[in-house]
Amino acid sequence: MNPQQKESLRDNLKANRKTIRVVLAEDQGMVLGALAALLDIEGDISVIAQARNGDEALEAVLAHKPDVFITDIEMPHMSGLDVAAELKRRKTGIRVVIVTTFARSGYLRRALEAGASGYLLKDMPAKELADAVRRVHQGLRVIHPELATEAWGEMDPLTDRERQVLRLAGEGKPSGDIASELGLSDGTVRNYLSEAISKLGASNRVEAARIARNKGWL
Amino acid sequence: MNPQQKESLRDNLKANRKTIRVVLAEDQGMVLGALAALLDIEGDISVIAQARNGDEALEAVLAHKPDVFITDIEMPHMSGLDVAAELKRRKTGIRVVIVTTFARSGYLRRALEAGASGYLLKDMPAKELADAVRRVHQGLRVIHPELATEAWGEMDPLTDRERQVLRLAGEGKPSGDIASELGLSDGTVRNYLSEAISKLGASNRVEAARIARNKGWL
DNA sequence: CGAAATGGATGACATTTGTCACGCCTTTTT
DNA sequence: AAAAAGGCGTGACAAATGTCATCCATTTCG
Repeated sequence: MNPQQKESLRDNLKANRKTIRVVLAEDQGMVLGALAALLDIEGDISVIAQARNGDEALEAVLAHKPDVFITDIEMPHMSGLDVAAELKRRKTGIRVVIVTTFARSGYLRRALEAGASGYLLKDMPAKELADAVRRVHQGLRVIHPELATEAWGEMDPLTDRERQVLRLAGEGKPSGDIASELGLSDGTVRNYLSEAISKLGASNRVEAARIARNKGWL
Repeated sequence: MNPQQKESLRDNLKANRKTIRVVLAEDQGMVLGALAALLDIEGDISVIAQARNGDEALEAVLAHKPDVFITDIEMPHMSGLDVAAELKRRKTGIRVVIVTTFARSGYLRRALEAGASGYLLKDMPAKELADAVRRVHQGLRVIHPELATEAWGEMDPLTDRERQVLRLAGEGKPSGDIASELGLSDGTVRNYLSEAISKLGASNRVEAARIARNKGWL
């Protein structure tokens, strides 16, 4: 039995309940504070640290060793997925719950690959968050129902090059610029775009970029 | 003295404080619930109804006549700005606070035109929300500092047609499709796009759409 | 090793875009 | 009423884009 479990046990003796220690990361200050308030209402959950970007989050998690780490995906500098991956690499055993706006199968796949135990959408009723945290803390896995089905749906058909090129094209850069930015020739860029367009069933670069973005393939 | 003021007065006698009655609208269930939790912690603020889209919100506001109506902008069917405009049209006198992710001057301008008393970004520390609500309730105006400066900065240079055309072009539709969708000729569509591109200082339709979106001109 | 896949480049060609200079009606303004 | 401005269309042309077939090096793999 490890120290953490022992600690849980002690708390159980006192209050017949373990307090779940949580670190929370989310870049929008107001949402961060609000979620913390929401969780702190629950008697058995305690938010012991908050972070507004990936770096802070990683630091806080390593410093506090919480039971559960809840994080948004899109944050400055290091995404929540990156932090999750890093925690997996370090074998910290800390459970990770992703909470995000985006129902993109690509994100879910990456989250699971990074060892996340939960993937929830901000669409979900607020009440269910605490339950999800409890379930994850017990070692269960919680995936937002809407995604659980489709989940492993389709795989990203794009190659690295196609992804890079499509990303830039989606920002309105003309082929020539993209070419020099990536050290390729103009024709090659157009070839990759053509490939991507047909793979995605789009009819031009912009539509292709939109589709890819929506699937989380960027 | 109206009944509402009388009620406030009674509360004042009890707790030396008036309770500010709030209706909250936000499409992401989790954020909605979390914000409600955050506000309910404050002794002098009470969330009396929640809504997840513009229609529900309007209905709830008209039914409950709260002191302050807090709303996100981007919601299904009717945006927060639309609801604010409707409340102004009906001269309800209910104070409106916009809370959004987007620091777009166009949104701010539209919000003020719709009679909003507050425009806050979700970036803001959560603690300040309650204060903002109190200040707005007292009749003050609260604009997120970052925006207050730039605020009336630039005006939307686009005509209605240019806006429509640009919106569709930004989704990747080719000129021909846009033309038939709007009942225009192909050449005319390209003319509008050309105009928009030069007005916005862009170098193609995609970039133009990006710029317009960022300014909130869509 | 030889064969096949991979990443990149060319060249050619049809389409789509972006730009301009006009022309034609309605509204507005004066 | 004449003039100016707005909304829409045409035609023409250069530039950018999308598609293909083909070619050349590396890797990778049976």
